[in-house]
Amino acid sequence: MTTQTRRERERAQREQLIVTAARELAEAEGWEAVTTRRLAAEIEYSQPVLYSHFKGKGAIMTAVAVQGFEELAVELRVARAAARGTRDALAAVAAAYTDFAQKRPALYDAMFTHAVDLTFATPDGPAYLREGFGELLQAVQPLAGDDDPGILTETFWASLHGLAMLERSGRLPVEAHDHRLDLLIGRFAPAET
Amino acid sequence: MTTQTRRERERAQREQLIVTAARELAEAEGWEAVTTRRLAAEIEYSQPVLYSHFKGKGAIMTAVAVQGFEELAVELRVARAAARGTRDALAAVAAAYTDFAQKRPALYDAMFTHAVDLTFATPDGPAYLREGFGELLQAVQPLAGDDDPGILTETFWASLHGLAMLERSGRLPVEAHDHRLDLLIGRFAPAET
DNA sequence: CAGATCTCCTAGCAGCGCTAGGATCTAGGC
DNA sequence: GCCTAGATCCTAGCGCTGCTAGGAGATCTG
Repeated sequence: MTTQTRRERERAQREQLIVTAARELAEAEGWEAVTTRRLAAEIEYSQPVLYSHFKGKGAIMTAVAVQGFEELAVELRVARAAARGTRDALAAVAAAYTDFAQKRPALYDAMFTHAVDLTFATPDGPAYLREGFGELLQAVQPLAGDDDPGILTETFWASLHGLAMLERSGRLPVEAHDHRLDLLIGRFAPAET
Repeated sequence: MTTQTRRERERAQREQLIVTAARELAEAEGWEAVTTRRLAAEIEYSQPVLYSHFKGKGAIMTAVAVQGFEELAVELRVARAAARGTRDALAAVAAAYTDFAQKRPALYDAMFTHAVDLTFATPDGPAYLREGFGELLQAVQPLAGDDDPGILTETFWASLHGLAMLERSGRLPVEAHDHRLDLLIGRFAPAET
């Protein structure tokens, strides 16, 4: 029995090793550099070992994305907790979100442009998916007025996502990022609240 | 001389044929189905012919994207021209933009997620790139108040882009799209202007 | 110690973007 | 009208991709 638990433990460790290697490789050289051969070399095993842990390359990216969702939720929570007023909270959460996207572009890509097999926007979805959205929701809710807080949060989220994507791809110059964020916050939290 | 002009004309036609085939194939089956072999078969030539017209597959996608920018600019212009008030104009332009993204997802992808070798946000950029942004700018400008109209337009554009992307990938349910757009318009054009 | 099981690697498949080299067809000079 | 020069286009192939079949080897069980 002990030998089996040891094997399971070792298997779990190796699985984590794969995810970590994939993430680091992606963040260092982009997802296009993450090939199954390269990844196998990195963990010092042969290619087929990857497929004994994951269904395919996409599943590995999904596993990385899940890590990202957990970390993003934490960062949003920290940012919101440190804020004082209502407008401050929204600004803090927004800044934390776009910072995350800018500083971990590969991770953000795995979460929001690849890995579509994750279910979003469902009340019974995985916790790590709901937590991050919940932080946004709590920041937006006080500013909703008569509007549906959920839909408004989705809209705000989309704005942040759009900013992150367009700035990341060079379609919008990053220099004006703070300025754009400021204007966005101004539209969602107009008064000095 | 006539034979040479005939050749040039035929060459230009074939180049257009390639772009059209790539676009139709992408819109029918997605960009992952657009391979150089498949494309060559579609235009009934061999693979290397593609490379006598374009530097590579990326250049073909860029050519498709350029077509997209021209068409998007037209649709935004039409939408804005048909609108009456200030708020109406913003709503019309926003709806036209997201409609474009939803109805031509492959084209939109070529424009805004692939084909990064196009220069954005430069005053001396190609006309087709500036026109679409110009339409947005003219719709946003009257609502800028003390804020920088250019930056505000960029922010609004990012919001539309984010909505389009998240709804397209299934991360936000499409059903509430109109609702989200309504809330977004409400934040950028608050009063009944 | 023998046999069953489980782990892992070598080798290979089909497809990808892209390119070198030669065949074929056309155009112009005598 | 032929014959050479040049443009046009295709066949074949390179190195890469994600993924998988099959067997070798180590490990655990009786």
